[in-house]
Amino acid sequence: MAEDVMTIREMCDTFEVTPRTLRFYESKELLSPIRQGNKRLFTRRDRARLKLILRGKRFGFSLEEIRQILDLYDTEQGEKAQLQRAYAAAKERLADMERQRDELEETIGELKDQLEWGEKVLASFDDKTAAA
Amino acid sequence: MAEDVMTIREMCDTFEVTPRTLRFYESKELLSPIRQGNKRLFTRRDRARLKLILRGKRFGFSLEEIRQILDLYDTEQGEKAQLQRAYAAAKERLADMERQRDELEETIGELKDQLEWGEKVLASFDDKTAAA
DNA sequence: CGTTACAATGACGCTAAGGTCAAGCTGGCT
DNA sequence: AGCCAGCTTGACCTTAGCGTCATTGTAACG
Repeated sequence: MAEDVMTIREMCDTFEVTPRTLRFYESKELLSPIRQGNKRLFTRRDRARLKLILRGKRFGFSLEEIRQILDLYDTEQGEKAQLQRAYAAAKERLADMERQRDELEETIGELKDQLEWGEKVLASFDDKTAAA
Repeated sequence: MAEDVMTIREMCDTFEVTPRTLRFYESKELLSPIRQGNKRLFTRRDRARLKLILRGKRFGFSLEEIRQILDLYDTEQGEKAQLQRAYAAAKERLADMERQRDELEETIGELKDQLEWGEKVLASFDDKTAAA
């Protein structure tokens, strides 16, 4: 992985995705590897973005929503209007995440209760088995 | 909404989904409304399940994964083996959620930092505008 | 220089989760 | 009886997000 860039194979092994996925993300402009001949070379920027993409996916965001977040991380010195849009969009995603975190916390609690109940019922099955 | 059941319209208005969605969930056995003639009537059980379904979706779970959780909430006195499977599946979903919560917490932090940076840059634009 | 080995492109396929008609009941109103 | 609103089923359509070839390129190795 000389020169701080990675081949598509190295990327795939590192992030456990397929080449198809990386090419697909590139086609959607989520990644923009440089080319050496016709081969793709992924930079640290691509790696950082991919990490965020995969995270976002786990949170249930669509690739389009994820792009909105990436745009904020990205907008190096640009138009003010563009940064404003990115800022607003990312702020909404943040609100989504905070809501999601709260709901998640609640749901985890409820599910834990339910699992406890399940444990008890399973234990009672053991009793019956032992008694028989 | 007499007798504690709701028509498909009432459900749609309450949960902001379309009839198609409710029928689709029924076809996937996530819901099981009773029938009066050929009309569907949704009980409190259906409502509770739908609430969990919509939550699960927001967390990025597939309908299939959600069914695994519902199965635990559901398995009223059944086969031991069935409950065990539901228990194991639900426990995995719980682990997913806890991982997700941790990642979410981290990501929220990072995004907040990034937003702060965005605010500063936007403020600097204002300075330039004021200076001009 | 031929073969092996990975890369790229293009095209088509597929699944999940619904959307969108079309056609036909049904239960009131009037 | 006639009509309309709302429900139902069935069939096909759509979008996102990749999977899976088939073909072609190219770089390195023996």
